[in-house]
Amino acid sequence: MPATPRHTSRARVEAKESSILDAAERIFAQAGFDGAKVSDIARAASVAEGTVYLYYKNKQDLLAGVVGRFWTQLTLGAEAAIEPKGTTTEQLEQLGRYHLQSLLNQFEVVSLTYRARPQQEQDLDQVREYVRVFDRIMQRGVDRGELPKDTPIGQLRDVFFGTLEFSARTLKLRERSYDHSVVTNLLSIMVGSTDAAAGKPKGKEPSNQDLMNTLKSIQKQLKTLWRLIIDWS
Amino acid sequence: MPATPRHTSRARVEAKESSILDAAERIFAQAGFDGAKVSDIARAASVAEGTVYLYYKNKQDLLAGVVGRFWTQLTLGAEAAIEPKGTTTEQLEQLGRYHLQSLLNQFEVVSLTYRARPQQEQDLDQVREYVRVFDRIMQRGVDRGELPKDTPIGQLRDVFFGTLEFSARTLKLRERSYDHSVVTNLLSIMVGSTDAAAGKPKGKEPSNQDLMNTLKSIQKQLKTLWRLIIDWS
DNA sequence: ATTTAAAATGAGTTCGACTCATTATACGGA
DNA sequence: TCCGTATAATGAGTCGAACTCATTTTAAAT
Repeated sequence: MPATPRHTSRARVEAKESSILDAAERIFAQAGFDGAKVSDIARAASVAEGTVYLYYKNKQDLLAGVVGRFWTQLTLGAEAAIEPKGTTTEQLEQLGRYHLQSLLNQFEVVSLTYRARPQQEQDLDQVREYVRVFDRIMQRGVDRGELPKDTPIGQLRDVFFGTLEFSARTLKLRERSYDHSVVTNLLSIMVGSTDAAAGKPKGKEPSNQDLMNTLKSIQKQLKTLWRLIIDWS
Repeated sequence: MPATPRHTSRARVEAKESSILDAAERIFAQAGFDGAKVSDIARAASVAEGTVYLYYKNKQDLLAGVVGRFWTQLTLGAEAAIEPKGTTTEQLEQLGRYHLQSLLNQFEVVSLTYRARPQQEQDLDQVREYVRVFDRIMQRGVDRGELPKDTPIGQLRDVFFGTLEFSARTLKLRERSYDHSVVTNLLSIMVGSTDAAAGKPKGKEPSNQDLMNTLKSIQKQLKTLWRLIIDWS
């Protein structure tokens, strides 16, 4: 059986491929896609420039490798971060937390994602795979009866990831760090849970206006609930 | 008064600058940032390649010009699309409609926005200007008492633009066209019922705190109702 | 009509992505 | 252990597009 030599050889090849990816990720994150020179990446990986092109068709393809691996790892991390026995809300909160934190901690690599889908091309497979973690949580919630059967998972997915992505950008712009209330508020909006978003006005007597607003908020919840149950297309 | 010649000269210069921007927008939208050659843009604008560099420091700067002008025009369009006398919810719906439609109709140019903020740099001024349209609507809503005084405008802004941006991407990916329900559902999640003009003046026998307690109890009932419905399925 | 300043030109330079002829390495058989 | 062959690696050289700048053209002022 010639498996052993082939195996070691293959392992060696994969080690090299991985070390190129490591170097590329470092340089890309540091200098951005345009600022990174392939020759720099090659030097950082201790290979010749031409060698890079044995593993990746071109610079774009190399970027796709880096970004793809990143999202694959993110998917694994997300799945690990989720308590399998938790309620849907708990799981969503865990995913939201993990997602926002990852976006912030690895902002440079995440930003590279945009460069990896050149011109309105399809999303990266790995990104779609990642997004399915959300879908699975929601589907489980529906199956377990924690969510309405006709929950518009697709639309909520856009709200979930869209909001978190935009929030991450905003936080980064304002140079603020992770803020758990972003996730909490988002979930309270999405799922309609009442206790999460409630402010804590202590000592102040609520005005009639405050009451009116609370009333409207309840109307909102009712309408949302109604829609969710009855007639959401 | 030497204004006239100077004025015509200036007008001529601006016309040329604008025609370069027109050409650049066309070529960029068609071929993407990397695919677009400055020489092509110059030819399309009927100037020499060097002339482009008299008006814009480099290709990046030219892109910033294109994208900046786009968002400025979008701001004007948004303001025109909003009925000044409408309720907050109506105005939000108008903005949401306009925003989503613009994202979809001019997807290519919008995508270029990402390329115009090279490396975690600050957002474009024009984009921030655009976003303020939302802030103004919300602030007016608070001032008119249609929204709670402590409305987290910043967070809702992230929800609003984040969701619409993500939805636009999703729609484009699935090759679907504008879908008004996206906006409607988003608003029902964000603000709630469309008939926001509920009654205002009432007699006030019980203390506000009493009312508040009653309202919160209603919220709890809602939650129970929610569970009830869940158990049904 | 002449001078002078401003605007425009495009051939030439630069630099980095990518190629490919050459060299080094790994592996199987004698 | 040595040789032959296939596979992997190399880096000098090619190619092309962004950008420059010496020169020319155009416009304004006198």
